[in-house]
Amino acid sequence: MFTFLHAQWNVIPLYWNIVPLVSRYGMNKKIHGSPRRDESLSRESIIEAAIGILDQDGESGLTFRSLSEKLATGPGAIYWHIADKSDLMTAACDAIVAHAVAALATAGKPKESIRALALGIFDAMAAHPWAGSALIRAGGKMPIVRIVECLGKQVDALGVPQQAQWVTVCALLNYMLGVSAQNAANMQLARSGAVKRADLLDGVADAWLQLDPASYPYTRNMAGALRAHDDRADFLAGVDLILNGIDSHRAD
Amino acid sequence: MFTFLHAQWNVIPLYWNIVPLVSRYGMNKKIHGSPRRDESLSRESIIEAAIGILDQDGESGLTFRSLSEKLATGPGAIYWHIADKSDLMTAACDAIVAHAVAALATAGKPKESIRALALGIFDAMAAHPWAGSALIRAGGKMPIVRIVECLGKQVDALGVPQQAQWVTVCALLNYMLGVSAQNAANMQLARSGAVKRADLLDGVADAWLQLDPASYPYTRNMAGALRAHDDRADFLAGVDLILNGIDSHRAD
DNA sequence: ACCTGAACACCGTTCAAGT
DNA sequence: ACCTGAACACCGTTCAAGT
Repeated sequence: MFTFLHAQWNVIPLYWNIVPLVSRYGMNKKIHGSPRRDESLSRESIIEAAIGILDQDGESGLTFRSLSEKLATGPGAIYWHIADKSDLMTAACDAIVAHAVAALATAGKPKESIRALALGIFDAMAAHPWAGSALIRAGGKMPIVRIVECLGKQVDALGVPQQAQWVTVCALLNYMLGVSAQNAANMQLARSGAVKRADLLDGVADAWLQLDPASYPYTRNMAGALRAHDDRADFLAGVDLILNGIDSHRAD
Repeated sequence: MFTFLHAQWNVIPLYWNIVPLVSRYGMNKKIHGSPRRDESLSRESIIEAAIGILDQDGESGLTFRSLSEKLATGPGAIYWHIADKSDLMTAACDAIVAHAVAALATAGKPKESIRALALGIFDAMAAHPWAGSALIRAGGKMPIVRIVECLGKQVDALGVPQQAQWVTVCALLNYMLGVSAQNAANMQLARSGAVKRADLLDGVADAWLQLDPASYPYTRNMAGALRAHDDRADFLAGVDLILNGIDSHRAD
């Protein structure tokens, strides 16, 4: 019964598919006057457009209205291809992660491969900060799966025993997610405050220096390092710290 | 000039402070009939009420309208004490972090202290998932400072050389933030889907098992561990991995 | 099937007006 | 100073109606 009703959609109202495209613009309108798209919507084209908006205007710039405007359609049309905003963000994030993982060299020593993956993800999230916050909300969906698969392979090649692989992969993954999400949050803070990232960092360092010396000696002591640090180098140093930990754990 | 105008507020319209409180309810209303608060608003009472809503209804339950209703006032009144929603979330998060840090033992070996801090934060974020996502958006504000100070002290006591302390503290902090934020995201997913966390995990594990065996062998292999794992134990194992890495780094 | 766009049920934030 | 609540400028999402 349901199948029958469903099939009707494929059989009966096909007429609009035969009518020439030009008629969709109306007889009284200029053919190229209105900004209608002439290719039909697809999940891929929607995600591509979403990434364009996210890169240009940040996370707050992407709304179903701005997206539908860019696609020359109505907000409701998007829902035929995308479940909701969370689905949209995860799919956009996955495109970034898939691209980063695909660019990785296939050969190489396990440790070098893990370092390369970590840097690849770091650079991708630095170039698309919105993807960092999307990644941490992606649950166990595709973007996470791609990273887990790559980490799992290298951790196995590293000789980590089967029962310890899960914990090892999780440690690396969680560290990478933490850095990505925090960088994303900082980028968004800098964007909304209309200041450069360096100025934002200077502001935080200044605030740290004004803390009570008796209560926060160590934080005050690290304010200089905060101001001068290199995100990318520090990120890699953290990865190495975990990799060293894996070595010494195996040596037990 | 500005000072003079400003001072007027303290001098001239004091009359309403002398009028008995009861008159604020109006002569024709029952004194206890309307749900008005009889204590004036304060930043602390607002944050306390916000935490109550966040714990009960989650992050999506906290709006300036629901908060002002709980405080028996209007939405605009809150803005006299709180800058904006980001300020509110950071302040609520800081109350949770401050409480967790205060509960820590003051003595003990550095490694044990780091483990205790990490577990304290983990447990606090598990009890208040909204605080995990707030923490990662807190920039270098108070909740982060509290954790950095505690980590810095213990890393120093551990004998990590001055120039390596920043990187070491960052690695531990980023790992903790990553776990907290991801747990928070999972909790929110479970809440919005109206399913228990265990069912959510089962669903992800099932999805992993249905991946293409040729493309995702390692992820499929870890689906069992995902289903059976213990969040808290795995979190601590990750902390130990980093602590081991610090040891072997010092040994170089 | 796929698209349209108005409508619904919300948000965070502001601000003239009160006390 | 501090509070009130209507108003502003948005959101994500739904859905009857079109083709």
